[in-house]
Amino acid sequence: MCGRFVSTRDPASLADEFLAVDATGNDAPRADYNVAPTKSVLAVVERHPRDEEGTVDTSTTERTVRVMRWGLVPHWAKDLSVGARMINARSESVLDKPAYRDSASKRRCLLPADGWYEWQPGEGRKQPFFITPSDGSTLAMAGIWSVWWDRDDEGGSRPVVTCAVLTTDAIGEMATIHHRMPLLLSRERWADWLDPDRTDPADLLAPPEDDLVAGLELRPVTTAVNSVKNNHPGLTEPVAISAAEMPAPTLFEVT
DNA sequence: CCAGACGTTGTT
DNA sequence: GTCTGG
DNA sequence: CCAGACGTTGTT
DNA sequence: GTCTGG
Repeated sequence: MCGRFVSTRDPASLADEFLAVDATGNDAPRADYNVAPTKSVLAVVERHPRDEEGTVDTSTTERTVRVMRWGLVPHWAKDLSVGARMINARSESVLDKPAYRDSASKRRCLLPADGWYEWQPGEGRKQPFFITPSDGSTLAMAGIWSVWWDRDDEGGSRPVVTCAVLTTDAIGEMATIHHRMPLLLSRERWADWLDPDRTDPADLLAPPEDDLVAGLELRPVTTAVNSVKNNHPGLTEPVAISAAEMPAPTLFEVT
């Protein structure tokens, strides 16, 4: 699954890499080695542009890097707090769930990441791992987003854009520490995933390619990452663990 | 009809 | 908002 | 995901 | 045990 990740690329670099325009303004989050639910994250979206009257130009699209709050809050929610529980969406059911399906068909995004954290359950204490591409490239996690209107007492309202990370069955080496993982999208799949005209994205939800997963490095890290108060590059550095704590291939084989 | 949920993960 | 359960 | 709280009244 | 907050 994905309940914690790392994002250190700045918006301009991401805009460059994802062929997008940096639309983060002044509220872009800083490099973050411990991104947790409810925090601000950077996302890539693609939409048909609208003019000042709100008329949509369907002949073209604009791809932008934006700031979102992690934890999807559907437009009908009474308050922001529901987002804390809507941090992941199962790719197998996202098109059917009332809280997610509109977003899945009309509001998909990419959530760039340096890598993500996974806690391997076991005897005693859980061992955290950091999973990151061996070649240092940027991961793109499949995401969905929504707008929630934060109303004040004077009748005004302010939009809050929120998002969730899609999950899928763990495959390859990932299955040795956990049975779920983020839906990672190879570069070849970015354009289709973001295409606002693909409103029936069933075939966009295919699992990650084996070679994409094979290119990931899985590294045990300090339990300091457990606390969101800790946030520094050391959280992603390898630590020595005992043989008993090494990822065991049989641990999470599918039943 | 109204009330209440709307989600995932892991663990037993 | 929309669906499910009672 | 993990960590940390989990409560109200009244008084300053 | 269960919920909220980050």
